[in-house]
Amino acid sequence: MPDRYIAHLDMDAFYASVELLRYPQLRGQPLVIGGRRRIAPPAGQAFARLRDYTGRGVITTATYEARAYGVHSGMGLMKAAKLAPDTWLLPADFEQYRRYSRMFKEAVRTIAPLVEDRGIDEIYIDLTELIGDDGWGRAREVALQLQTAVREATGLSCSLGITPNKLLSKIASELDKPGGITLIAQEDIEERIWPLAARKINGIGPKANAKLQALGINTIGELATADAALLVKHFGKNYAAWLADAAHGRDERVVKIHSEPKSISRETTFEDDLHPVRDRERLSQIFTDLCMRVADDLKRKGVLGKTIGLKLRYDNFKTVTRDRTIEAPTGDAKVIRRAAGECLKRVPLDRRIRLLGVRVGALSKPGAVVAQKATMPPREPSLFDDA
DNA sequence: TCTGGGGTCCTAGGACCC
DNA sequence: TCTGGGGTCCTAGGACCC
Repeated sequence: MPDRYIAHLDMDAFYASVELLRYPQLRGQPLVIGGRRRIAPPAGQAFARLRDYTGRGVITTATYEARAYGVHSGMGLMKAAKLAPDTWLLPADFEQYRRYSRMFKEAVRTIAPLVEDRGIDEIYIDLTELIGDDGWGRAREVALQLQTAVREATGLSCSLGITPNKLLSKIASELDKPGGITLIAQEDIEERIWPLAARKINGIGPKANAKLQALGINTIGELATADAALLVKHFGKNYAAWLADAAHGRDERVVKIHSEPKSISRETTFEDDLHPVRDRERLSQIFTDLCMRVADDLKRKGVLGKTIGLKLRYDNFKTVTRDRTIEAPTGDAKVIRRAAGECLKRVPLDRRIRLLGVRVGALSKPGAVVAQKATMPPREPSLFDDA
């Protein structure tokens, strides 16, 4: 593959920053976004603080001021409240975030059209054509131009990494947050990337990282120089090869401008665990509701699905799934409910339940001919057929 | 007071077909 | 009666990401 210039653009503390546009009086103070419902603030206060929260929500975004207390996204709000009780708390307003998401992506596309969506607050951009032979000086100019466009369109700041591929850019954009621009060329990898923790690689999660640490591998450089056979022994052939490639900054993935959804799901965690028998009515109501919401989503996206899945989490946090593929793709809430109901019969119901979810996969466009054997032309008998 | 909700991708075994 | 080597689809679980 010829040399490329790939950018990763990451919005800074996105949800919280959108809220600060609405509530500028909170700027400069610790703030987290999380939970489903708005918590009534105590008398004389305009906003609730973490200490006012009860429930099972987690932090979706923390401002840099809040992060200074050791709280971070994914942390339970109750736990965060112990670390930073005075931190302001606002519920997530996804509709608003999606609006701002569209706005910043539009602004980027006016400058560089080859954009890959990576969720609500980040994108990859292929800048190879735009930068051409003009080199890293030009890359920095384009990065500044993108930041300006995003700020003018939304009032929000973002960080950028530009490198020869997606893997390195994802790492790079993190290195100078918020508001940073980080450029890394192939020849800078040993100096800039190797000292970083292996966990910084997108695709090395908590489990893989713990295993690496147990092998004495902490940094990306240590991973790059690790014995290949050792990695294969502990991670399998495929993942070991990927680990080695990643550590050397090798990544050929292209920036994908279009993608089709593979599955659509809805799930909910209850305020209190529900008993499969005593709370049967409520569970059934919630179950039906989830099916209706999934059906709505399918309709909105103009797709049908053939594989219906059920997800259930017990009070001990153990999660089970069951799925069932039906004859013909459907978008009908009743059909989904029936199939999911059959899945439910295959699951043990001997503990309290914490979460219930419904998923529809194997998606297709209505009317699209699904490739299947029945539509294949009959073939000539072959010498190689069994008798 | 532990641990949300929406996704993708991979693995592995079994059924079934050629 | 025994022996293969693909391939695809289905299902369950798990790692990981935003």
